[in-house]
Amino acid sequence: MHKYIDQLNEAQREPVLQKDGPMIIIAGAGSGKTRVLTIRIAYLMNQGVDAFNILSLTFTNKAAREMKTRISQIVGASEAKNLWMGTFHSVFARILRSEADHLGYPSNFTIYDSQDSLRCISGIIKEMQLDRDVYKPKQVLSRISSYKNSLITVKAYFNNPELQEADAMAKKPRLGEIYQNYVDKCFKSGAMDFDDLLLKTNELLTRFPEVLAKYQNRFRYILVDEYQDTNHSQYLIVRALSDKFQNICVVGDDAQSIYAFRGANINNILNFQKDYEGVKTFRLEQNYRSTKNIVEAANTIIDKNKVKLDKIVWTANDFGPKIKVHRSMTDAEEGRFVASTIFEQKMQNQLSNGSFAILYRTNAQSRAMEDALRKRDIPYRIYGGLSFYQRKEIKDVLCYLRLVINPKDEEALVRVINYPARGIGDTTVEKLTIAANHYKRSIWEVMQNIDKIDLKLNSGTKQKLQDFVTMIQSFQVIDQNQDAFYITDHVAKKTGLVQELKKDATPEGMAKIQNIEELLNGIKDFTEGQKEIDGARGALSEFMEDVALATDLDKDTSDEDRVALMTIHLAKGLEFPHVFVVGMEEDLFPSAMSMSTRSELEEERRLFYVALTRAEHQAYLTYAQSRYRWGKLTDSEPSRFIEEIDAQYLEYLTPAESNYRYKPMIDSDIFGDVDKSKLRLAKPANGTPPVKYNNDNEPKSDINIRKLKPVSNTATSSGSANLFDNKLVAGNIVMHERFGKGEVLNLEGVGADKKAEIKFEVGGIKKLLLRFAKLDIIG
DNA sequence: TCAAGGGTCGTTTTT
DNA sequence: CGACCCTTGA
Repeated sequence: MHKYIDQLNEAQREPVLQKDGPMIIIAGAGSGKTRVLTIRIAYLMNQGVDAFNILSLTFTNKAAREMKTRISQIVGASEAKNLWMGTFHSVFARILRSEADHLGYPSNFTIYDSQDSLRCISGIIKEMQLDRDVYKPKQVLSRISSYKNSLITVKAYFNNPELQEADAMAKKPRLGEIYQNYVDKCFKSGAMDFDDLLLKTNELLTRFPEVLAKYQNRFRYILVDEYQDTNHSQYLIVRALSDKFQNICVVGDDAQSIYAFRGANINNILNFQKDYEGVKTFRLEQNYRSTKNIVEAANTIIDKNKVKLDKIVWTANDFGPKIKVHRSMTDAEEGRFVASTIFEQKMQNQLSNGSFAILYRTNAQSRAMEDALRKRDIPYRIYGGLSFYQRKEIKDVLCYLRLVINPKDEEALVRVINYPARGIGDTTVEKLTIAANHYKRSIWEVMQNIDKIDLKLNSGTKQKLQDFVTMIQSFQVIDQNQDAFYITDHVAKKTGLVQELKKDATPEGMAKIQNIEELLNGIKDFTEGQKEIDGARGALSEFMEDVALATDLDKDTSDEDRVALMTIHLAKGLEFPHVFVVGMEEDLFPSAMSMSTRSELEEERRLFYVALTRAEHQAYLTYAQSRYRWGKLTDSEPSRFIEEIDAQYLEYLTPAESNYRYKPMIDSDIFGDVDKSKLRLAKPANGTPPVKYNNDNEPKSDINIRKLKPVSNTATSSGSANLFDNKLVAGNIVMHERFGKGEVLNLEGVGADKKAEIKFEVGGIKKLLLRFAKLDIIG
């Protein structure tokens, strides 16, 4: 054990050795926080804490698995296997299954993915005969989702006139009813959506004190990674569980908070010190991942944000090459540049495909990259987007399997009841739905009693329904005795799914069959793996539990050497020697949807920070002057983020003068031969955001603005001179905690924005925000 | 009941 | 451009 602890630097060692009590680790990008977490858990166990009493919440299943593997290597697999490790969603889904009866749910409840939720809501809107243009399913869903994440249940909603009024103002007075119907329908279907997994956990812990006590006693030590990305619901769960022992260790980096759009609350990390008594704060500031150029460039970016914790990331690594900036005419050309650069680099430096990543803001951008890589025969893999499990042909199989486990699952049922076509059309399904609503039962239950209810169905249709029921029931019988692979294979054949696909001889059709084969292979692997664990027989239900919460990132692809393509969001936590951040254009990155408030823009900037800090050695920023959007060629200009980086860190591969942001005032030829350059106007000054249309009249939350108040750092600045007044003048000699002695050259800005330019004896000239810098005036 | 064709609208980002 | 919905005609 000591061998591992000795490998850590001092800043890393301290939090590892801090066994008890509440603590927060503020960990800069690439500072080795996973290592710290891993060794801390191993150390806890080494100190006699039972693995069974440790709960570790990570952001992805993959991260959990990797950590568990590493811990196994230190303490041994048999010790490590009892650790509770996983995402919030997967850990609490597991707990909810075993406690489901408290909430009136079956333990085999289905987990709806967002697609299921959306279809369900669409269905409800249709049933209620509401105007789809007013009640846009997507908007409605996101509204409901944010209610759930704030723990606003249907009941709470109807007790809150303000919310109802807000929705009424937004011309959606019946939103509450939709919410009600949605929740009812999920319950009848024995289904929970993603948000429910957290909401119901809260319900469980609040309504049943004995359950809370049980898990409080079990989870004596709780660790939460990526704490900056927790939402209110998750926050409350952590608080409740840690309340008894207060052995709570959260790790995070406010600079990498990029999930506000789905309810993450950056205040959870900013306010952690207030939530517990005697919080110990640790900082990991040394970056081991990237070159100086990258680390320092990233620092200049994040400096532009107002909301942040006191932290200076630095590195002892080499300077490395500068960040390369490239402009191209179109998105296709951008793709060609990226592909050929990868090609050349690979040749020149004998690099693997896996040392390259292409990161983008939106999934739609992957296409141009794919085309270019394919032309160059460079193997790649796209992460995210439509995940494997969401592809139509896969989802169809999975929906049959879902029905085997939980036939009340209505989304699965309506999806496959007539696919492949078996003569049960919309009209019939509609009749069934009406009956189901009427009897407050699921469609499945209506179908089982089809003879007792008069649905005005002709006998042929009735028979077809009966056949369908019999088929699913026969699957259920098989499922009793066989493993997941057997039943899936059987289902794929007996339902006619494979046959249906074989009709389609196009390449796409062939690919679909291959995908189903891949699914079967995956299931085969799974069942074999499960059978090695005692007590598991590789049953379908075991497999399905994993599938609902599995993401693309979770797939093990270590044996493949491919260039990685993914969104920046997905790249968080990963690292690559060479990183291309493509589509560095205004309205794309930062996104046009995120420029209306300061906090939105700051989140985009943090996203850029995340993108850049993925790179170990070389980063490229590329942009195109025009690109296809919605099938139309659209002009674009370079992202403001490029020029936010201090120029000393950049190398322009394309002539710099072409980077001027001039835009034709009128983009047409109506001026004939007139020299257009005379008609060009400079872009308005930076910082004038375009008007954002808010056509649904939803109150654009002011809350965002309030979040922006700078957080003071009284806890860490004690002993430093108070530099908010004007004590500091140019010429002062100061002492900095890390950079040592230096001379103040210049001061700029006022109040909280006041900065000093300081020439340090070691490390050169730096600009520091006085609000954060820990300085003592010594002369 | 079903397939083909036209029209609409959208894109952030994900567990 | 492409996903998705609705209409239409068989």
